[in-house]
Amino acid sequence: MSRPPLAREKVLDAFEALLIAEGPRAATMDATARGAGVSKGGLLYHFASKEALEDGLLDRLGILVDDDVAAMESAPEGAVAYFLRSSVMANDPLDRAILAASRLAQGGSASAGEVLRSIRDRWAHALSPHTKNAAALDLVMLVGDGLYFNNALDGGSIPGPVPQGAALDALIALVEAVART
Amino acid sequence: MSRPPLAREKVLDAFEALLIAEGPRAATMDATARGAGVSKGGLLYHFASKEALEDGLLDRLGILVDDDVAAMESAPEGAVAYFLRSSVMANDPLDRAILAASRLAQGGSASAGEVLRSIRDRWAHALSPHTKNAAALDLVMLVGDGLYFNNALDGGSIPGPVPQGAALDALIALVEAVART
DNA sequence: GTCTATATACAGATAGAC
DNA sequence: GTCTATCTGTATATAGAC
Repeated sequence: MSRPPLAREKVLDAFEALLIAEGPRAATMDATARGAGVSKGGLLYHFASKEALEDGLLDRLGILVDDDVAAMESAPEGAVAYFLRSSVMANDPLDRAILAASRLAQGGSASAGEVLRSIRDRWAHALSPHTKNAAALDLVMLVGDGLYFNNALDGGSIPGPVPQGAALDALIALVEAVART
Repeated sequence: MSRPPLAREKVLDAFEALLIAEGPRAATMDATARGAGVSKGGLLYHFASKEALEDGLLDRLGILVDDDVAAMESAPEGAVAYFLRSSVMANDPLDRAILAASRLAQGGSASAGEVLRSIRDRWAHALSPHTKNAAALDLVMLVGDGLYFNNALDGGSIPGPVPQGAALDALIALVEAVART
């Protein structure tokens, strides 16, 4: 329950930023230590191995998802619209954590892949009562996946082919027309 | 125009298989040489660097996409249905090439990301006349992205959350109902 | 708790024999 | 055209001083 040491969080922030900005290959322990302003030895005090560092990031992601699912179920605009809108990169802590985890997953981490899969299941479970049928749920989930996928390819930096503004509104309206309960 | 040496193709096949099955980290030149049944020196005769090896894979992908776009435009079932159906992993050469390129992209290769982006553009351009409007095109493209994204996470091995069989038919019908011209 | 210094392993790439 | 042997850089991880 006691909040984790400040240095620990700074290390995770740096690791996350490196994964997002430069990919899994550049997110070494050395670079992470540099980015966090600690030495390699200092980092290894908090995270004894690369795996422990990755687990730390994934644990933090899990907590953020708890909040997101709760927010989705009580969103005034409806769960489907909330889900799709939050699937486009807003660069908030949750988006960054998911993006970083995606990089880990495609960089080779098996546990990152499992965590992402389980997050998808939790979203699907929460959206299920708000969609007409299985095909409608599939549609909503796949559009959400597509939005995240494109963000992940971009690295969240360059404006990609992801619809924004009015185009995003139109897309959401289209999906809701067929899918929503 | 002369077909490339057999050993060259065998090396690309092995590299592709490694990327798909074990991810970019495991797809080293050493492992690729082993998988292709040649020595490291033999591999380096055909591909002088890791970058050349990756370019070889991406070039082969480009050729497969040429054929796919042509097939999409003349598909009897219509371009939208063809596109969505071919977005679920069939483990054919094109699917494997795209999956391998996705692994490269998320592993850190900038050129793989560019190639994938340009492939997406070509598909969107071909689908444009077959969709009602911009939002409908976005919808179709994003569902396709979502299907590929889930395949990429799975590694194409374990049966993932991607709809198949009757569920896929229902999804396609749903998308066509809103999106098709 | 945080540091420096170092051990170990393996990646990509070169040189040159066959 | 394919091989073995080797160089160089760099990543993870350990040991131990402060």
